[in-house]
Amino acid sequence: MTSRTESPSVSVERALAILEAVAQEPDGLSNATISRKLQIPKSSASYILRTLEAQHYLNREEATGRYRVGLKILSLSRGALSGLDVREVALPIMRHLMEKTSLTCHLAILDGPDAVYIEKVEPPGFIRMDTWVGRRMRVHATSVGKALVAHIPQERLERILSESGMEKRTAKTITTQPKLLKELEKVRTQGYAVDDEENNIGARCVGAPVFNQHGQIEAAVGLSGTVNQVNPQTMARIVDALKDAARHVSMQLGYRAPRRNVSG
Amino acid sequence: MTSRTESPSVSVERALAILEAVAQEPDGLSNATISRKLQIPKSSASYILRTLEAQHYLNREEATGRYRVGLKILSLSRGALSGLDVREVALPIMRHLMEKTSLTCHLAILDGPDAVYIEKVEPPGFIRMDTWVGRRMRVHATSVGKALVAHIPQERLERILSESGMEKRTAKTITTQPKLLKELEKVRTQGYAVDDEENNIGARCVGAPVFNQHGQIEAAVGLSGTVNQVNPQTMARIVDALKDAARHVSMQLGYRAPRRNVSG
DNA sequence: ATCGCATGTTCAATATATCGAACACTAATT
DNA sequence: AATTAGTGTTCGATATATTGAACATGCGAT
Repeated sequence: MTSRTESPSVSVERALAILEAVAQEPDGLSNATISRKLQIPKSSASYILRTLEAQHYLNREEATGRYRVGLKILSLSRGALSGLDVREVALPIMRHLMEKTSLTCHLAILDGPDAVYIEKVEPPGFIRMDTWVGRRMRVHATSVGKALVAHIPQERLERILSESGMEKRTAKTITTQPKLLKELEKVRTQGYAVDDEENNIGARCVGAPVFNQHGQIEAAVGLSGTVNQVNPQTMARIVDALKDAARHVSMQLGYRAPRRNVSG
Repeated sequence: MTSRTESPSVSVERALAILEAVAQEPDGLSNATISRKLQIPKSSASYILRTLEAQHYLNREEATGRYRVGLKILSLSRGALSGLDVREVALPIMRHLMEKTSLTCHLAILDGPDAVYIEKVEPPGFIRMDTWVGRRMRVHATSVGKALVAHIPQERLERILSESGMEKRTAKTITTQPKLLKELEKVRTQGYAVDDEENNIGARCVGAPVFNQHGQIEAAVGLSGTVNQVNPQTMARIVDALKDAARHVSMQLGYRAPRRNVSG
């Protein structure tokens, strides 16, 4: 006598969970591991896995019997990004910003409780950020995350935090709500957010908000570099370029800058 | 009395088919359209769609009720590409090649009957190729496709062609097997393949094979541009740079060039 | 405004996927 | 070499998703 409408498609849920689990493991996963991890009877897992393989969403390694994500997943990625016009608008501006700063440039939007990268522009050279289009980041520990949630209603922020918590990523991570709220206040007045090794040791990032024609937050532009690249000397120039770029994107989206005490 | 093992998970198959269908439509798809297109009873589709939405693989537009692919799909993309070491090796070389030629550079591998882009490096500027990492291309109409299938056993090629046919993409598309075989012979002797508006009017591409340490075809590097960019005058320089780059990648994969009549 | 048409959701019977046990197989251990 | 532990697959009973019909809702046309 459990509630009837619990989940109308257990196998689909499981299939998706399997895809996620396998995608996280670079070396793939075996049937047994999957069924243990996800608490699926191995016989059931076996059937689902074969279906996923038949549809080419998973590939099975002959030798080890392990499953890996197939390339078919990628053909879906286009659909996920199409319709995000911020992305198209922002790309050339991000390129310019990358060239100006020689830093990795990201565009992120809020999706559920996470900040998700929807575009990435890398500088030439050997320093690589371990990020990719589609990567999800916690909002409390990243510059783009802060830039995004600094401009949403507090009630939505609280839902996000209660859902995903404030994991301590490094020693510098902000892990309490009062501190984060204070930080977000600063983000709003300054017009940009900083992540000073709060998500990854050795990485320092800055992020600025992008608004749409209705004045709502739409995305955030971010610059990421090592602590050497983004240091007290270079910071001012970097932040200026970043804010410029973010403003530029906002304007192209139809955003009209709010009245400031500029023209005295 | 149908064979029992026909398909052990119809709902999973359907869910995947739905994802694919929705991903192809930039404006999303409604329940009714989906059930018509995929011949799924609308009630069944309704349940599956709600499951996909609950797992954030699809988002439902409040206003229209249409479903679009969610960003969660993207988090899986990483897993699909990890483990492809060609990609890592090739990227810097592709960057260099792009700068040298100012053309869009692709890396593609054979996956089932298709050539799939697994890396893309774009030149600055306004000309954009409608391609993306994950995009699947027919082998008979693209330069990377030809470069790939020119170095597989003929029996495998025949399986590919019987599976996916030789669709006439433009007036110049090669649509018969004898002609393709002759073309592939040329690809092998020349060391590169050409797509002269065979896939898209106005686009001319060249592709060269990448071999691994066992001497097997592993990937193909491609350069794509407009017919103006890739013309008889520029062709020689472009092909030289391309072949150089492909050789370079092969060597980094441990490929030792086969004995040629070089040292007389 | 009223009518038709199309859409999405709910329900209960039925066709179907699911799961534990048993099996076959491999790899590592004694 | 024999034993053990682990893996993946098959099978049939059973619990479950599926489906057509019915219902409710929204939209455009007359």
